[in-house]
Amino acid sequence: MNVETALQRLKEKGYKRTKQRERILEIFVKQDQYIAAKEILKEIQNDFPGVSYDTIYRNLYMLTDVDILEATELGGEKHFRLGCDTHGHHHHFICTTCGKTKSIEFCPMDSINENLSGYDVENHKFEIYGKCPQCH
Amino acid sequence: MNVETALQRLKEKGYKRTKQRERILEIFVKQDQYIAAKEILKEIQNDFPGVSYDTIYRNLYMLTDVDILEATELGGEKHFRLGCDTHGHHHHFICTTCGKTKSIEFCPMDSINENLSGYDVENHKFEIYGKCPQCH
DNA sequence: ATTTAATTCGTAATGATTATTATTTCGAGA
DNA sequence: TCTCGAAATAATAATCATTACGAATTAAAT
Repeated sequence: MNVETALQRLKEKGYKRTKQRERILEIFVKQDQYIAAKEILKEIQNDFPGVSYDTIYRNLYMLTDVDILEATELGGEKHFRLGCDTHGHHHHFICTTCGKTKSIEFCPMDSINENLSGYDVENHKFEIYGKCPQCH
Repeated sequence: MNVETALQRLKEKGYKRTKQRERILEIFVKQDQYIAAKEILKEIQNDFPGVSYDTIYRNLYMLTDVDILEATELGGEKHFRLGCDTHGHHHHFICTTCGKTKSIEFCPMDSINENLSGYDVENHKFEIYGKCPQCH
């Protein structure tokens, strides 16, 4: 996923192209890892000193809505990263030091053999936490 | 796990027996589901109008530390429930409406076959979210 | 009963997120 | 190109969960 493709998808959905959105997308394309909202804010303030959290959150949620980003919760903060529609559904190893991730292709829902009749499964979370080779 | 057993374990670890702690434990023993901090506060204020969040959180974290409770994050809020040391390690289906859980004996770490050499695995989370039969 | 450290209370601070309103900007159509 | 309305943003302020802190209280050991 590159910036232009993402902006194209936004356009199809009726969203406008703004400098701030471009910049947000650039950040995610450049860094392939989970990033907290405040990191995004800090980064963008280099170019747009006045950006507010409102802009950040509104865009992060919107981008998650249209499946350009995906979100998870790390240490009480929402983190976002580029959705990987290239790999399809998968999970992550998440480094608890630097936040970098490694894709886990294995999905427990494929192997699980548990009786869940009567239960309406909407979602699931499988994440492995630890230290990546660099932080180890 | 009943209240007395829990208080016994606390005593062994050097923690004092207080009315507030008893009351917190009672709540968890009575309701076998994930509960948010503010629910605990509300419940306890019936008996102790003056309890502060400080007391709630300090105790919830302490009880999680000594493995009497276990924690998860639901909708941006930390939720707690009695730990289930009877069954050993397992996971949960969590109802996103009422917080009730169903044990999942299957653990993905037993089936996973992914190359994680160089990575130091410390922990993992596997949870299934949805509606339980009652809330469905 | 005395002592002491643990615990609680009352309240204030923090930090992430959400909401509000006025202003600006994008981009479709004249 | 110009104009206009909708969408997006800036600049706050408000909210909500969580954490912090000093003073007062209390459990329990001696």
